[in-house]
Amino acid sequence: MRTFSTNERLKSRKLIGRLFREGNSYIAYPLRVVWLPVQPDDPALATFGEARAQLAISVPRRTFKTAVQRNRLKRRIREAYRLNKQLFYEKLTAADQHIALMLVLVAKEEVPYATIEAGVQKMIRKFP
RNA sequence: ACUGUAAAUCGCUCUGCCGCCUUUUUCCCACCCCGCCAUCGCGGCGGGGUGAGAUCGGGAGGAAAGUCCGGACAACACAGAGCACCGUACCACCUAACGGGUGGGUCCUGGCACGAAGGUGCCAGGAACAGAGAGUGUCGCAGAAAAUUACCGCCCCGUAUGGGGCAAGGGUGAAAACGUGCGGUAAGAGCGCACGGCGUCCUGGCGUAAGUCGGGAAGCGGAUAAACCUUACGGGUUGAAAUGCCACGUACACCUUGUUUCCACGCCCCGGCGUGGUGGUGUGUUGCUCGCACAUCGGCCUCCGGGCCGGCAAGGGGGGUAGGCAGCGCAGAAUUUCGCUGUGAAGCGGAAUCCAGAUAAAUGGCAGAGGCGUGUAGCUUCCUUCGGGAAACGGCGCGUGACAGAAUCCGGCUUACAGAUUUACAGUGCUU
RNA sequence: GGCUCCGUAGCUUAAUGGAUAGAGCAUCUGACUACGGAUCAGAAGGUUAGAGGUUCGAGUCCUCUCGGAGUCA
Repeated sequence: MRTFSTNERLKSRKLIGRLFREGNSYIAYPLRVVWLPVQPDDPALATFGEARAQLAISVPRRTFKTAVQRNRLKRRIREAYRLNKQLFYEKLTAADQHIALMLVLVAKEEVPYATIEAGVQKMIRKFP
């Protein structure tokens, strides 16, 4: 299922706030990964549906001035996640875990798609 | 032909695979509600709603940007008046409206032509272009003086250094009291005259008007209004995070201000109550003043000044939530196109079309082909001062651009922009 | 998506439209000291965020651009 539909997007303002306060993080260049396990009794879990993880993508405005640049990079990250998430889902299903996930771009200049895809694959390998 | 400037138009196309957003296209499945039929029961038909899926369509810009103006739309406010504040500023027209646009006028700058010259005409570009003759202020340094001025100077009288007249020449400055010439005079000066310049007033022609071409009168004492200001016109405030509804959730806990004076009349248990008026306090009315509207209540104590408690009005501060629906793309100041009217902005009429709606925010990723641009082998032709240069064809490589991403919607303005095309103007070269 | 405001030396700031933009701290050089600090003397450092306009003259007035900050249900 190489999809990326509404219930796979992290949209709850509240959950994002908790993610940055309480979440764990690690670096998989050119990405910084912030993640937080969602407990089974959490009401936000209802929005997940069949999804194992909800993802949000962030590209800092400070380094990328124009909206065109930021949109392009966010699209590349989303595409790379969509094409590579299957292995990630297998890992999560094995552990019976739901998580909230944020990918933040830390590169200082525009990176091509191949680099981002490598970063996403690395992120999935390094995930505990 | 090339280069530059200005204006206008465009600002990559196609195919395959995998994805994203969207719906009153159609279909299918599940659940819920209503009606009818059938009934022991299972059920069948029709309509509506919700959710998931399939399918057919649609899916960023000329600036989507900056948020500089103007509207639509919405909420709140509003008996009204004055002042303040803000904005606009040659005239007419266009427009829903505008600080936008179109046309015209005036002035300035540059070029060309004509003329002895003052100047006139044509072309191109520019102008926040009302008023400095309503008032106030300011004008550093220099200079005698920066707005009713006299340093050097010129002239007359006296002759010693004084008294008086003048503003031509010199000098300072961004700016020095209409310009040139002649007369005039002691010397001079619009003091007079000729020609010219400048506005003001009266007046005639043309023009809707700004204005322009004449005639006459009295004149000529700087600049600055993107200094205060004057005049005319316009402006209620806030903006989709507005606003309405649903769901979840919390704290009427705390602090501050106000809660009243006098007069008249009536009642009675004779110091209280009621009614009316007046002022005070608080709040609202964009700011201020007037005016208007609302609140100004009850209890207890008292040394009769007032104090305390509750309620009410308003403000401060704090706590909770931060999910959904509507607003929101809607047949309209709509888009495309044709015709007519108008110098033009634009208007009127006909035909066709319905054309993005996301919300941590869709319109993408990979591969291939074409076109375009660019680099470099090669080859052909032409020119040659034999160093080389130009053009066409073409294998291979690279890039596909620049500025830039809708967020309620329109009309403008401004700013950014690789490249392509067209038109106009200017320059250079070649040919005739 | 709006609204409001700010920009002067490395930092904090001053300047009524008037000459070459003035201070303090920091920096550098010299003096003092055995050395350092403190102190004294001197120097350097400004496209007044950028561009255009008004004016004789602009940090100041006006317009546009750039950068930054605050605020809202």
